[in-house]
Amino acid sequence: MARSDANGSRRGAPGTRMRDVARKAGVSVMTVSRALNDPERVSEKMRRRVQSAVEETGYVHNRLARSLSSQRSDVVGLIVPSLRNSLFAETIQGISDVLAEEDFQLMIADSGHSLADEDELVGAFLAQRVAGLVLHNTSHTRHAAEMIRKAKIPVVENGNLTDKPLDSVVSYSNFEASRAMTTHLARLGYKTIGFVSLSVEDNERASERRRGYVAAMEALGRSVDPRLILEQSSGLAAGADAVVQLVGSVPEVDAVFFAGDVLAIGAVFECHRRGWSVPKRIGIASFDDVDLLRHVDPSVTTIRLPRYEIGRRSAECLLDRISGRSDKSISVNLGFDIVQREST
Amino acid sequence: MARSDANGSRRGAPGTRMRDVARKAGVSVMTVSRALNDPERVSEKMRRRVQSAVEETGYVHNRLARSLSSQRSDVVGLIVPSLRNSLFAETIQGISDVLAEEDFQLMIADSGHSLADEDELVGAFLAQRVAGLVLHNTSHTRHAAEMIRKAKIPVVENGNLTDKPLDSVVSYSNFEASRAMTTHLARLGYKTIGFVSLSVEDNERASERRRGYVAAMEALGRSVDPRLILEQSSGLAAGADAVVQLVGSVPEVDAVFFAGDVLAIGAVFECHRRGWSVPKRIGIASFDDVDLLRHVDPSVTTIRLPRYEIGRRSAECLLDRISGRSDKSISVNLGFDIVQREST
DNA sequence: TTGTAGGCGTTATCAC
DNA sequence: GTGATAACGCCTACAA
Repeated sequence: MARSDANGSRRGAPGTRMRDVARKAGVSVMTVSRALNDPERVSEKMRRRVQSAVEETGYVHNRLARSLSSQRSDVVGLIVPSLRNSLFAETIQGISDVLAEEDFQLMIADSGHSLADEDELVGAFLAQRVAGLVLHNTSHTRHAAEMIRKAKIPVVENGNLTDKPLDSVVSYSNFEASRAMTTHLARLGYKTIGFVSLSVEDNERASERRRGYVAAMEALGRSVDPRLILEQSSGLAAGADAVVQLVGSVPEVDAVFFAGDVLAIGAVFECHRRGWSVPKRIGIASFDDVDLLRHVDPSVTTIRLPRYEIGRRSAECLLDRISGRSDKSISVNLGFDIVQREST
Repeated sequence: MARSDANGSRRGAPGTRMRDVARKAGVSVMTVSRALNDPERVSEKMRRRVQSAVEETGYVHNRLARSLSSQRSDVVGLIVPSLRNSLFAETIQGISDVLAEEDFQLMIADSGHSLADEDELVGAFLAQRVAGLVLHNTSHTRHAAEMIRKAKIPVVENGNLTDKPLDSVVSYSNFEASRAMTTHLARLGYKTIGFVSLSVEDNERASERRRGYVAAMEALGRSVDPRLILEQSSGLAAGADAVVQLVGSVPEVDAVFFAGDVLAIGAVFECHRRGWSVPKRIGIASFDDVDLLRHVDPSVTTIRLPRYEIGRRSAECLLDRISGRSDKSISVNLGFDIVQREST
């Protein structure tokens, strides 16, 4: 079926357009557009007339056409390493909450911890003409960085307080947090401290945490035994493996700092199964304050990160740039806390 | 600065357009468009010429303009009750994985368990001209349902195998799963079984689970003591509260079925703290197989749901409809498993 | 296989 | 305060 008006239109889908609303209200399309986007600039009478025409026709504003014409977009893109990992969930919620307040939409994709995939996703988001980007990872391909630079859209990185940001950063220092925890463990009297993280390849968060551990050990005048440093995949089972492996290869190990995921919880469970007393035989510390760490027995010493706040501030920062309320890139350090519990 | 070609254009933003690529390659815009969208329909020579022109200019395809012009969209919208809840994470990952394979984008928003907010989000997504919708909730406002119907886009609901879907459903039956677990507990010899869920208001999942429990109890010829049925908020602490409250009000209670969130884990921890042996003093069962339930002591009996698969199938179903590979709404029951462990 | 013409639905701009 | 007109960047349809 063709349109009712006299143009030999081509495709099927009808769909009410502004034109239809305008006709029904007996005004021009521009008046409808204004009544919708900037009600203040239209007379009381018009506003009401347009409003009821909109309701009668069931008109739904076409943001695609709007974006194309106005050359601005109300969509923000977010790329996380994984959607499964609930650690990101808090941050995503923070971002989503702020965007919702300003009527922006959120497009999400996961890079599967792959730089190449992130590169591709950046391209896809730019093709969607997102108004800005939030990236969790702080390592990127040269090409991705270049695309973003050319696109001239604001970007916030939030996985690590990197010192060479693409644009703005809202995060905490993985290096400092890790160093602080290692020092904390030493102060508690632990002599031989193991360190377990996720793979450090292409992952600035993990590598910074390891650097922090090493820096603390060196500052304490302790040798850094390579057998004490492990890289593991994520998950409870991996944490269990790690603690067993460490105790096997370095029997005098008396504490392990798990700087990733829920590894520490897996380790606590495994120690319990094997009858290794925590913290007497071995102290266990974690990174990131998942609710659970407070509830297991023994409760686990960890680092509390302002995940939700990082999301909020990232989004706020982005919207400030998008809306022109600010025009300089910033670096926000939201810090962390050491939470001492029963496991150390 | 105005454009280089002779039209008194208005806005600032430069940005390479197809026209620029076409000029550089010495071909028409349509050839560029075809080379990009359907490389097969263009000669080898052209393809390469266009390809290098694209690279030289750093051109990024404008999907907004593409969608507007072609009247199709490659964005799918997803609305979940909450982004924080890691239960949805698996499903989101499944959806994302499938969409990525077909070069679709995912727009996500959370309704905060509010029907009114969901209604608003549906409108916002329709305004973005999403090609399809995935809704976790199976209750909607009349208005939202009406908007979706008018938009004529495919929808998949996946939080419950509802019998009155808007369009397609890919899920499991909360009613059957809950009934099965309750029956399972009775078969194990438990006499007085308590039931705890999240608020059932506007939440078909929770209310169906409660219906399943009641149906099982009645089928077993047992009276349903209202003091045995609780509604709780989510979180570990809420589970702890619930078990204490149940034992307080009905001392003979010998099992509790927690049909929501991580409530059961909170209860297990609380029992441990109070010295109530699980499963001897009280049996505890959960809904949804979070990794953790297998690792706590005692490990917790639960229902395993195909969360990831639900995501995948939801997205596949949607894409089939969007691409025209299928044109009828379907109902897919992905089932569940009872996982018997130490806590019962 | 390639090109030309016109429109997708909206907003910026300028005239009234 | 309101309206006419010309883009926004691309694709469908049809012609060559």
